Amino acid sequence: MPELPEVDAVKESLKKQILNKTIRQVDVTWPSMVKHPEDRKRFEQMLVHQTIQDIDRKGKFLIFRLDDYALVSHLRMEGKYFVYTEEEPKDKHTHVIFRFNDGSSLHYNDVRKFGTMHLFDNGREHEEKPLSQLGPDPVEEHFTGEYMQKRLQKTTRRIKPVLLDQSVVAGFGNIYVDETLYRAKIHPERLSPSLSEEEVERIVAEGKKVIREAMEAGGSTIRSYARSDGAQGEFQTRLFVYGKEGEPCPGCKRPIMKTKVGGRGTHLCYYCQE
DNA sequence: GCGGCGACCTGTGCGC
DNA sequence: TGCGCACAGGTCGCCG
Repeated sequence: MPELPEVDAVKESLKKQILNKTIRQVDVTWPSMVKHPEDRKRFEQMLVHQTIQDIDRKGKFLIFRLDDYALVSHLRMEGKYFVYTEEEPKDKHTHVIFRFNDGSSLHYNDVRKFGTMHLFDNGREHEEKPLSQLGPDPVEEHFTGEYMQKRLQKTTRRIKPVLLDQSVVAGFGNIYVDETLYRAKIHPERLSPSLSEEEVERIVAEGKKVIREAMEAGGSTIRSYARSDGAQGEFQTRLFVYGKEGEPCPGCKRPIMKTKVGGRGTHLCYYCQE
């Protein structure tokens, strides 16, 4: 999936395409992706006659702001949105279709069916799971060295799983955590309490930079991720370690290694990251 | 509270 | 060419 920068690119692209459109009909063909309300018929009915007023993002979640409701969408690993101006046959991996009054439509496509949708009354979305659980965005001012120090003091976990924990900071996924720790020269298995103030500052600063640069580049495009306008992110050309197993480390020229940390594939340079 | 694992799904790429 | 297997960007829930 799309991590924060990819979701942001999707948000911007969708805003250009579907803002102010009014929903005529919704078809859910994979009911278990709708988590709230539990009844998919009710979900479909609630959305009829609603106009897309705005589209927001919090962490990796997209929030479609409608007249009366907020639709919270998570793309998980491979979710994609496609906008069609005319009637378009349903792809075998399309699971939700939003048809608009003007004949255009928005298709949610997800090969692995991991994506989720929640529909809440306007204003309730931040009080309910999943949004209520999220920590600050890495690009928010609230994400500071001081904040991270506090969070890291409370735990004995290793730094990588902590950065992946969306209740600590919302938006890092496997790719950008590996990139951040490489740039900050920190080993992903370092225990949180062992990190010095200066090291935590470095992680926060590099993390913000990685995410900002990736947002400016429109995200990284790995295998299946696509923006709804078909454009592709450029950031993958600037990855230092993710997917670079065996290639020389840009710093010391020794090979980038791949290992597992907390069950997740992890790329690093054993010499440059301590 | 923590790590580890399976579950949720399908597709791809590899070795044989 | 075909088969079986490991693995994939995320998250949740269960277990010890």
